[in-house]
Amino acid sequence: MQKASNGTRAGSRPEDPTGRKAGRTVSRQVLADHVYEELLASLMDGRLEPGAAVSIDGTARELDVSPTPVREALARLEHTGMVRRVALKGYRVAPVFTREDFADLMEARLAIEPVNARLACARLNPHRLAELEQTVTDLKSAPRGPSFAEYKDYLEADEQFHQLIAQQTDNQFLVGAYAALGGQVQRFRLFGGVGITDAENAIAEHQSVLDALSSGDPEKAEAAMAAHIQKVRERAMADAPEE
Amino acid sequence: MQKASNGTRAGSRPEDPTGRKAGRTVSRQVLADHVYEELLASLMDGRLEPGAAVSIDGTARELDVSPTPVREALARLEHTGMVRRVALKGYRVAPVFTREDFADLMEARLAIEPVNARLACARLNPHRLAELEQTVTDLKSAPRGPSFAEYKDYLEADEQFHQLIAQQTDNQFLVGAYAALGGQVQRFRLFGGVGITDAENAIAEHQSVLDALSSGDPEKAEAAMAAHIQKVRERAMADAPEE
DNA sequence: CATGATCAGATCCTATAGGGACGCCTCAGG
DNA sequence: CCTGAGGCGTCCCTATAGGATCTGATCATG
Repeated sequence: MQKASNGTRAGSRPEDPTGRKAGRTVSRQVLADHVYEELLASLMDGRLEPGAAVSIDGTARELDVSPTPVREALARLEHTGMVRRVALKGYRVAPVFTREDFADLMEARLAIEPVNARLACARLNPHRLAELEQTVTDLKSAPRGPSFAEYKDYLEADEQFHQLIAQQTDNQFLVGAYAALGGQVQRFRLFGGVGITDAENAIAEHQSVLDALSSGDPEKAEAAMAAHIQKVRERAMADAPEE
Repeated sequence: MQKASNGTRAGSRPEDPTGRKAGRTVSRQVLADHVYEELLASLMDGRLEPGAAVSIDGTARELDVSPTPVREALARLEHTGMVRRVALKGYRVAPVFTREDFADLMEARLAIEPVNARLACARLNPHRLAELEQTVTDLKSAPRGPSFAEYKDYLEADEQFHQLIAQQTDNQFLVGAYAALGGQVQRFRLFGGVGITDAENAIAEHQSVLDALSSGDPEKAEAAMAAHIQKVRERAMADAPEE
């Protein structure tokens, strides 16, 4: 127990910049922020599997903090839908998607993301275009192997592309709406049973969306994004018929 | 200080059903739930004004609980965008919308709500239709006076209508996406400077949406909702030109 | 008068204590 | 062998203590 050894640990955060990289005037973090990021990373890269219990006390011991910041971090996470809480029983990682859940998720993406693409197109500039091109380049060059660890970069580039488009709408509400979906999409990619069975097509679709955006025609961008998401849905539905 | 008088209060929750109405097997609540609802109600009905500080300790004293559940409730609320947190400085009620924020909000609503209407229409049934009709009836019969208190019911019926349509999509993600916007819409109705200057038109538009839904034509429902939101935007923009 | 240091109170943040509920394991009895 | 009661540990939940930090006022100085 390291905790017992150093008596009062309260507020002893002067030497704890939480390892933020390249911190330019890092807005000071509190422990709950650190715990939140740690849990989120565990959820997004598969270390925490659906259905697993997330014990408050256990997480606190693991991260060597007290339960109070862990409670705060979990309260924030609950709102993302990635963990669920049952009063007096604790938190669990949200269960795996059913086929219906996935259909719902795609329905929601179809409502939001094409609009994002249209607005992002209208507000595009060279710098932003370069950012988007980078993610597509990353997607193409990411290694794709059979195990999860081997296509982690691929999934991250995929997510990054969609997230960037949301940010480029300059609309905080659309960013928020996409963020709520993006985490779920990523989790489904990991646990939904569908691998990257058809990465070539997916890459081609991303390229099409990028081309449509750079063409400057918002309608084309909207249509390209809608087509992409529909294709994603079709591929996933075909991969995991389940019945 | 009531707290000092009853010694340990921990776990003394057997006699605290938190007053949930018509509790059918009320899933047990914890204090954080109660605090959350209390704060949310204060935000939604205007008792907490934009920019006001929400002190953790102060709220705890006011509600006669310890700061721990208050921290948890505020962590959840932060994710709704209605309060903002600055590390080591505390929480504040999110500031009043600017004209640009409002435009963004309407842009986001235009992406989501027409789709909600289309899907709700496809999944409509007599019971659901009756629910919708009730909210329109409430809207028509709600008193509308000059002061806030006098059109509180009007605003609630308005919000209820849109929320019901979101729920009737049977899509948890769209419900969540709308919920994130609905709170902001309601807050803008209270503090955005626009009153109910043109309630007759707004009521007529709700009726149009309802008619389109009951016609059974999803495309008509989608169009009616889009038209309604655009009109709302136009009215608000005209009311508060600001420049 | 303007400006900057100093101090006190309020507030945030984290750790810790302790009560109640639940699950598991053990063990005695049928 | 099977079953049920009791003990024990774990976990959730809330309260409280106390260090760290911020804010606003006071006061001294240029």
